[in-house]
Amino acid sequence: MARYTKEHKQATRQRIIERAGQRFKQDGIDGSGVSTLMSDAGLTNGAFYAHFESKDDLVANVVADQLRTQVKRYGTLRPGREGLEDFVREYLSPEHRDNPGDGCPSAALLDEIGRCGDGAKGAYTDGAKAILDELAVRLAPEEPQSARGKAIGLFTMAVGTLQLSRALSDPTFSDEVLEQGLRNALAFMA
Amino acid sequence: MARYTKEHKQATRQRIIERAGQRFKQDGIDGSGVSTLMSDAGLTNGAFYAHFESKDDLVANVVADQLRTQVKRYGTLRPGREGLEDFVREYLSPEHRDNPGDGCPSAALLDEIGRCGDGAKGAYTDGAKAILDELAVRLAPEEPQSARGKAIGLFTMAVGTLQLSRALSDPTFSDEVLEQGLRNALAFMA
DNA sequence: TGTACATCAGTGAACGCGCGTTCACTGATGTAC
DNA sequence: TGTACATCAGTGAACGCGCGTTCACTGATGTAC
Repeated sequence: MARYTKEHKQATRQRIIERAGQRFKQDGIDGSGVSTLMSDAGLTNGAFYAHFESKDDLVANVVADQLRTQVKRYGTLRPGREGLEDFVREYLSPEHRDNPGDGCPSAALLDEIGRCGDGAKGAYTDGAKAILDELAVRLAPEEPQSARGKAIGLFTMAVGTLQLSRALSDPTFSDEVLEQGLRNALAFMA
Repeated sequence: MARYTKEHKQATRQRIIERAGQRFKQDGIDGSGVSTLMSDAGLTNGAFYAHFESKDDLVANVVADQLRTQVKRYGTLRPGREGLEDFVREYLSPEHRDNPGDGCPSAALLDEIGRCGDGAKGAYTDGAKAILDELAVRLAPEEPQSARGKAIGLFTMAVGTLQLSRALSDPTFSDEVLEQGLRNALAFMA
């Protein structure tokens, strides 16, 4: 046995993945260099390839981790539709809009993921399935199958609304989009 | 008067802007280099700075041009709500999903625009206002003011649906999202 | 009509820089004896 | 108990490459005389 325990390297890897998630959501995937990502994790660039095969490999792992985190978040909410309403209110808030690094990976990265390779898209696909299942169960616990369409509508509207609010340079307009988007989402859920 | 007419340089500039729009929507803004953009327009890299101050300057012009084109498209539709329905069907189609270069700039670039500078975001803001106005008039010609919220909902849901369908590596799942998204959008309009 | 000159859109090589990736090395530790 | 050795996470300099940007130059044209 050498200096480090098995857990140590795993923990470092996980730290890289989590910090990279924040950085990607803030500056984009293309906009975040490996050296920056490593120094975010308190390391130097050279150590990167002891943890990942390539940047693409990291991206796939980050996407999987980010969506897993999103799904876990649902577990901490009030049960059923009320919890979902709480979540939507938080989601379509100025705080979320103004802090993409700590926010939803779909809102921050969805179109960039669409241009990624199979690794990242595969990871996103699995995560999206889990999220939509969770939404469907909460929208209609008795028949989640038929609520799937509604889950897709709620998800896409929420993601689109947050993205739009972030792209607007006029704060009043951005706030209006967020407020109207929230009204739309709550009405759509009902 | 020199070799070239005034129109010649303007036409070249416009060609650069339009080709760059396609390229950006396909490969992302960060993913498209100035040399590539210029050779797309049939020119060499050096000529770029005779037309634009910087890449940021080009980006702002491309965003403005792309949204202007989107607004013009509405003018070619059947009048009123029917035209809008035609548009939504075309928008949420596999053809649009599979050809981002010729498609909606919001679906391809919205989260990247959110990370751009004031120039691009300002151009996007103006364009988004015009699009939402157009949508609101078509949704409720008699009182577009109150239809603004619905316009925001329809727009964000359509953009989010197309983005989601592009990020999924599973074709069946992607088709399902598109079909359900279309049903959602048509129901939301009603 | 013919020639010298001014114009200017476009060329293509070069700038410094940061990218993703590689690699020889370090140094703290556990193990062997 | 003390010392030589093996392990391996992490270091930091270097690789070739493409980025955004600059600049001296070209060459086709219209103008002046």
